[in-house]
Amino acid sequence: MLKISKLTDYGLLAAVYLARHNGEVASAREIAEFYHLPVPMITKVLKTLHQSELIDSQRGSGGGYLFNGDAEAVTLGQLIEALEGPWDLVECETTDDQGHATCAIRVACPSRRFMFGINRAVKGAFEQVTLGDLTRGVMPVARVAQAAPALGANV
Amino acid sequence: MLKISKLTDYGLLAAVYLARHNGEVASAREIAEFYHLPVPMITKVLKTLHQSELIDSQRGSGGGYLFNGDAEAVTLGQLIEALEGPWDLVECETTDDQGHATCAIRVACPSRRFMFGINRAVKGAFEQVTLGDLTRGVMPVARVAQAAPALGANV
DNA sequence: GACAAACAGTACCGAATTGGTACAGATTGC
DNA sequence: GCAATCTGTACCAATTCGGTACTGTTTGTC
Repeated sequence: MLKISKLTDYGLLAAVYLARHNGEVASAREIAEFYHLPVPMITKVLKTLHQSELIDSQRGSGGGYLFNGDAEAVTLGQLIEALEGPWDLVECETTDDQGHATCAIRVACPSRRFMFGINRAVKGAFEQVTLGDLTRGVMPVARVAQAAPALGANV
Repeated sequence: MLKISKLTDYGLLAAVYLARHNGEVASAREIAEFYHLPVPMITKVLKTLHQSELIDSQRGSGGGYLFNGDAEAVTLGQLIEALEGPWDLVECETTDDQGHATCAIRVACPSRRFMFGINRAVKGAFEQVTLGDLTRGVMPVARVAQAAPALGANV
């Protein structure tokens, strides 16, 4: 199915919450209650975001998570990559541990070069949106529009 | 996971094959053998494409499927919609049988208006690519670049 | 008219993924 | 010492995915 998982969705919401409270410590429980979502789910994505060094954490009583950087320097692409793991629209471009392509339909590759372009266009669009944009709740139309040409060069 | 299913992938390949042999009848077996894919899989996607009236079929001996239209008039968006069914990057915008939103995190909606924009940008990109483009194996960079602004207006 | 080739429809199955829960630590403030 | 909170791991039910099987129905050919 062509959609982001709920976990990723929750992660984006959590990131937005922290970015809106920039520099303030917020517990997983606080964020979960704000969105009416199960606490274990939120803790899971917060841990993931922290492991990717996108947010900071403070352990112990009174601790929690916080975003303490420049929201304009974090892209939607980074967030999704952290939450979803490495991904590609089609298997063709994914590689295994040894860096070899995992694609099973090699013979078809000439028939589907176009998918590489689509893949990069979508990723590029995600790279043009910052956490700051998400926090403001709007999509920067102009910037997304400018995304594709730069990517096209790589096709 | 953020990727198109293999079935959809196969469907695109089959559509490309038929478009390249415009007007000629090709059996499911022929296409499956060309791509080295299981015949039942290919028949499944061909049936789907036919039900969506994107390709024609001829039953009986010597029959098969054929594409007999203008490849430039069929978009990647149409193909994916036919193969994948109605889809949205996030649940927020999907609706059930009665047309009601199925989103469970309504309280968060103000926090995620941006996703609507992303959703439409991706769909819009798919709409700007035609089956003809796929057949030629390249992505039309310029046209995809122009996709986003038109969509932004709807956000 | 029999037969074979090919589409049409449906049902099924194992494996992977998803969404969610549970629990035993480790760390810190009071 | 205790409570609050993060950390890590394991587990489970439900769904989806990828693939197979089987029973029609249609049509061309001999």
